Amino acid sequence: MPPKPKTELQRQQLRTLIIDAARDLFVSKGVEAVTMREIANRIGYSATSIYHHFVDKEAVIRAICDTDFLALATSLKNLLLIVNPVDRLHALGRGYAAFALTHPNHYRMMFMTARTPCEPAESSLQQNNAEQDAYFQLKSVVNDVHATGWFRPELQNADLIAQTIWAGMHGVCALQINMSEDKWIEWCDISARLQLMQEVMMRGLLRE
Amino acid sequence: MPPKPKTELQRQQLRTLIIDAARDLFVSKGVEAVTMREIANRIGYSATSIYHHFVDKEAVIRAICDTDFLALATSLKNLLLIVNPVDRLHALGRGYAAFALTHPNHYRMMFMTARTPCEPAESSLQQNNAEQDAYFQLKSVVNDVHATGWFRPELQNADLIAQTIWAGMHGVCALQINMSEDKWIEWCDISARLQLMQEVMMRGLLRE
DNA sequence: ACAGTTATATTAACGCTGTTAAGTAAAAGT
DNA sequence: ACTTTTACTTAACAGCGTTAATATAACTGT
Repeated sequence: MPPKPKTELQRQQLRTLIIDAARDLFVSKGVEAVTMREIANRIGYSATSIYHHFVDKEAVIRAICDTDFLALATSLKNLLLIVNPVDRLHALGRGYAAFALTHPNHYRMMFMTARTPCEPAESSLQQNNAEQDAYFQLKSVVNDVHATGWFRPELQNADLIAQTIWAGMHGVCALQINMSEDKWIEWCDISARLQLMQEVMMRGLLRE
Repeated sequence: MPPKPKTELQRQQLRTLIIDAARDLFVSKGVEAVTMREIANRIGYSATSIYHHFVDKEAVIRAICDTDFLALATSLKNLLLIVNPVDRLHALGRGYAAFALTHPNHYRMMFMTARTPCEPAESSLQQNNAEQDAYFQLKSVVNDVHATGWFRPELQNADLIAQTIWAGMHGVCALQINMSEDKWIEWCDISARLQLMQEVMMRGLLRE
C-alpha cells in the first residue's frame, strides 16, 4: 500500500526515523539486536524499505556513528570555555571518559569495532569544526597548552601529544567497557584508574 | 561413516585440530570468515561434528583465546630475565605492543571484543603462573619496581599501577588496530606514539 | 559367535540473518 | 486517458548457528 510521493524533507524525516529506531534498539539491547527486520518493525515499515534510504546495514550504522560523534563533540563543547588551558585539558579528558562510560554501546560502536574507515568527505560532520569534531577540540586545547609553553620542551608535535592523551583515556575506557566483567583481573575502581591515568599523563607531558 | 571410538588423546588431538583450523581461518580471513561450516570443511568433518567437542561457537573462540593468552605470556617470558626492574617494565611494554601489532586479529579477539567473561576456573591456563598469565607478569614487575622504591611515594596499589600501564599500552595498540585507517585523523607514526606513551608513563609513575 | 550398547559422525531441518528480485498501488506528467 | 515515476510490499535466496533424527562402525557381555 504505497502512499504518496514525498518531499525531500519527508525523506529526510524517514531517514532519521530509521536511525533513531536503530539507535534505540541497539542502546537497549546491544549491537546484535539491531537487525533490519527489527528496525523496520519499530517504525512500521518492511525491512526492504530501509534499503531505499541506506545502501546496506553498514550505512545505517555509519549514520548512527555520525550522530554520536556529533553528540560527543556537543557534550564537550562547554568545557572549551574553561580559561586555564591545563584545566581545560583535564576537563576534556574527564568529559570524554564520562561520555564513554555512560554510553558504552555507542562508544564501542564508535571506537572499538572494526569498521570500514569513515571517509571525512562522506560524513555529515565538518572536520576541524570546534562544535562537531572532538579530535579537533582536543588538538586545539593541546595547541593552547603548547602555546603557553607548559609542555616539556622536547614535545613539539601537537598531533603526537593529542593522540597519546587520547590513547591513554581510550585505554582506560576500552578496558573498562570490554573487560571489567572479567574475573581474571582484580579490577580497581574505575574512577581511581581514570584519575591516575590523568595524573600520569599530566606529569609525563607537562614541565615540572 | 563414523570411525572407531577414540582414546582421550585422540579426542584431544581432534579438539586442537578444530582450534587450529578455526584460528588459521580467522587469522587469514578475519573473524567473520570463521563459520562452523568453514572450520568443518578445513578438517574434513561436517559442521555438526564440532558440537561434539565444543558446546557452541563461543567455546571454540574461547579455546582459541586460551592458546593466544598462553602465546602472549610465552612471548614475554624471556623479558622477565632482565635484571633492572625498570628496564624490565619497559621491555614488557614493548613486547606487549609488539605482540598486539603483529597479531592484530588475535589481539582484537583477546582484548577488543565483547565476550562472555572468561571464568578463570574454566580456563586451561593457571592464574598467577609466571609462564602463563601475562597480567601476573606485569604485576610482578610492578611489584619489583615498587620494592626498589622507584615509584612515586603516593603510589602504593600495585594493581592500580599495573592496570594504568596496561591501559596506556592498550590504548595505543587498540587505536592503531581499529582506527589507523581512519582518514579523519592524521595519525603519527605508531612507533613514535608507543615510545611517547612509555615515556609519559614512566615519567608519570616514577620518582624524579 | 552373536546381540546389544555406545561412541562418532552424518544428513536434514529450523529459525534467523542481510540482501535482492519482482510485483503493486498511488500520484504525477503528458 | 495513458504512461512513467515513486514508495512500498511480499517472496525468495544464500548463508549463518544450532538441534533432531539417523546411520554405522566398533566395542561389550554373554
